[in-house]
Amino acid sequence: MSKQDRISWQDVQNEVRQRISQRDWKPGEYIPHEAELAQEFGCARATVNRALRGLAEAGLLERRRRAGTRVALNPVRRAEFAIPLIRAEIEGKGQRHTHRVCLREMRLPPPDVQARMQIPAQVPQLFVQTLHLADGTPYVFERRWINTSAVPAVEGADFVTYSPNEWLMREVAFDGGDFTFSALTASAAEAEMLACSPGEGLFVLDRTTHHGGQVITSVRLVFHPGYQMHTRI
Amino acid sequence: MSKQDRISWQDVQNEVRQRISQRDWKPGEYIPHEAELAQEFGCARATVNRALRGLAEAGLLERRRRAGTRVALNPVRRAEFAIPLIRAEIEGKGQRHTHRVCLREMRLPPPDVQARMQIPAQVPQLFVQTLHLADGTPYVFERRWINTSAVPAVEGADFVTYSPNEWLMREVAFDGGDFTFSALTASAAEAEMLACSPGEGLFVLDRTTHHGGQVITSVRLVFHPGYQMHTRI
DNA sequence: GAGTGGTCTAGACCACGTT
DNA sequence: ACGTGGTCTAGACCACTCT
Repeated sequence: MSKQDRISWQDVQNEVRQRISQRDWKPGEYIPHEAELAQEFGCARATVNRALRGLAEAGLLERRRRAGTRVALNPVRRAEFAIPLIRAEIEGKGQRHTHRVCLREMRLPPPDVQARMQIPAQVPQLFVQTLHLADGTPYVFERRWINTSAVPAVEGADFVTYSPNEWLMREVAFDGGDFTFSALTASAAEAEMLACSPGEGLFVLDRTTHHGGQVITSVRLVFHPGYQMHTRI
Repeated sequence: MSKQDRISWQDVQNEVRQRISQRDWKPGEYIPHEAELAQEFGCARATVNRALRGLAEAGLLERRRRAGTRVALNPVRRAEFAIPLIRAEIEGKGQRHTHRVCLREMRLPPPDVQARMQIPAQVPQLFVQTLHLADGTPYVFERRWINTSAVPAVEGADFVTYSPNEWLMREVAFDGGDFTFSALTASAAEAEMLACSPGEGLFVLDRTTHHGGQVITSVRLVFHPGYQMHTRI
């Protein structure tokens, strides 16, 4: 922001952010046009555009052609969170990651999984249960269905050196996914796997992964008690 | 993408996306320079830059000066989710939102809240408990601390027409927040508020909101059983 | 030191939707 | 109809880092 330097789009963005934050520009109000701001800041319109576009993506501004740009009424701010790779998440905490495949068999998926995976009924799929441990302590329990017609090579995988998650990441591409976060009450089986008491509230992530319109895999991750997912704006 | 049209940055982005998705460019591999791609696609380098920048932000590419651009090894893809305004979330489902303030008093925050709010000990803060209902059914139970020195005007608020959340959104600006998602086991009190059984697993969101380095409010939202948070890539 | 991405500019045209 | 944001171009310089 020093006098002799050029104005960067971040300078503009910060200034605008501050004006919104200090309510110089109030929620619902229109702010000056790009051209006007460009003149005020002494930079090109493209620079202003770059700055405002970012704020609009963050949900702070609403922009419409012809109408102009205004401060969002309710900052429906979007937060981002990183999709965790279990191994990376555990090692990122300085702990050692191990995993144990508890079950691996072809099995007929229950109706809800069939629906999620958009596969014909009566066709067995690969079902794998895996427990991930951090320094030997149960971390997350994973029940996974793999679409064997989409990933035929999976029949030869033993998931010993690579957990199912890692194996799939290495072997197959994907281009989309659905994520559902929720909570459940630990069943006896889950409590045993995660070494906690039955009835405890556990954090759950259901994820379905796609590639080219086909479902690759659908997995439920049940985390140990006390697990937290964090993010910030 | 037609012949006579100009190439848009989205055209470039889609093409690149596809090459990654089809593993023409494999994870870890370097892709051609911007200038090279610009030539291939017959567009300006800025257009290629715009396209690749987006993919890098999405976590699909890793870019470094001098080194170049390569396909991310583990697509540490980031997902976005919208921070829900309770009222909007409920009304978005076609249900009617009401709320009930169960408690409103000055109180000394427990140590963990004091720490989160970065406030001196021995200073009471405003504590509000609110139940939100969807079509009359308990939806989420909210226990909120409000920093009265940061928001002195709150002393005059009765939270009848506007819930604490909405009141704060209207009255005070904020510029940051921390979010923690987790699960808990319903206590007797929580079970009664949410009309569920004690011991049920419940989805929890803890949120602390800042403005100008000061903490405005810290709230715990405990959702009804079965609540899900959804997102997709 | 050199090569790559990051950014700025000035100008132009286009797409869209409001008035 | 027309004003606003959206985008593209061609060129330039800078910042960073080092397959």
